[in-house]
Amino acid sequence: MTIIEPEGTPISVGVLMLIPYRHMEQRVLAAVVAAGHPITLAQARVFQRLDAGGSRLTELARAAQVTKQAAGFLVDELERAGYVERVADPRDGRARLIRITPRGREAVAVALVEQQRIEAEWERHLGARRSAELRRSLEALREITDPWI
Amino acid sequence: MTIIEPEGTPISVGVLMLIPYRHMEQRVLAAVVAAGHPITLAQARVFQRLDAGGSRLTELARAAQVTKQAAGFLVDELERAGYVERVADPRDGRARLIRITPRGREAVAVALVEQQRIEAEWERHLGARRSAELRRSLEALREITDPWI
DNA sequence: CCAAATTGGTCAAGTTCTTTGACTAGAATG
DNA sequence: CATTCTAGTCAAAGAACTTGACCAATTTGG
Repeated sequence: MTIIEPEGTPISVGVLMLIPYRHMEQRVLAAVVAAGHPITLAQARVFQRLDAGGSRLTELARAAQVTKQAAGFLVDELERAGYVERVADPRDGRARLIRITPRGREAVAVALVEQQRIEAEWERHLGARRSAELRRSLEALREITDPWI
Repeated sequence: MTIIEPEGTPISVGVLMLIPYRHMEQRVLAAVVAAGHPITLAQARVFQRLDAGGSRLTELARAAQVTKQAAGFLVDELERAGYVERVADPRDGRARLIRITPRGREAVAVALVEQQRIEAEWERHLGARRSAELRRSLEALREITDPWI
């Protein structure tokens, strides 16, 4: 939400971030689907927030900014399709860790290739110096905007 | 979609953009709602893409990356709530321009204040030089990622 | 140590959002 | 003009997401 600008007000930095994000999201998802992994956008948005060592549902829900019920629903679907599995969390009897399966990692590999292709395009457009600076600035911004950290 | 990183791969620039965007989106929406404008996130996402001079539904749908039916549904709701109106497009008998009403502009004003507050926080965190550079880089990226332009 | 409060997760039901498909009316093309 | 394209709507179904109630395991504090 950044709403329309009254004549002359520049477009918000927020929307300026959303535009490339959406572009990447769509292309990466299209590549994954084309590679034979018919996942949906909503599933992908949860999936992309999974930690390599396994994530708890509550964590995941907070990171993806949805309720735990919504996250649970999407994880159920991903589990049924074989992309993730739930294993008991040894540290907490209530919790279960959601982990990426080998099939899930295949999808990740495809996503990563497309993602790197896009980042390379961006780097060509911005130049190496500005690209690196962009990443650093975004990482710095994450410190004050990521509820997950 | 950027998917989890296999050990050591840095988090994607895409997700790094999404994190601050979501933060801003939520705070701005919360401010607008608190000011007595009970709009939803989906409505806001369409609303924020409205052009000050009026937008066509098809344009809006493309900018917000949803079908024109979805955009139409949300515009219907915003219209019923008095935030936008549809007027005939003098240039095209098929089209109608979606315009922000005075009530809509009240909501915009509230949003703008909160948005500027957040951007000021970001600028404090990054410093003036890096903030300006961040905006410039994102604007440059828009050139190759915005389907709207 | 145990009662109370908190946290992780599920079940159920309903709402909101979004899509696919089919269609009408006006505009552009040739 | 006839054809093709574009703007938008209607209808129906499906996907995504929420609120509310609940259970079991963990943590807290007396």
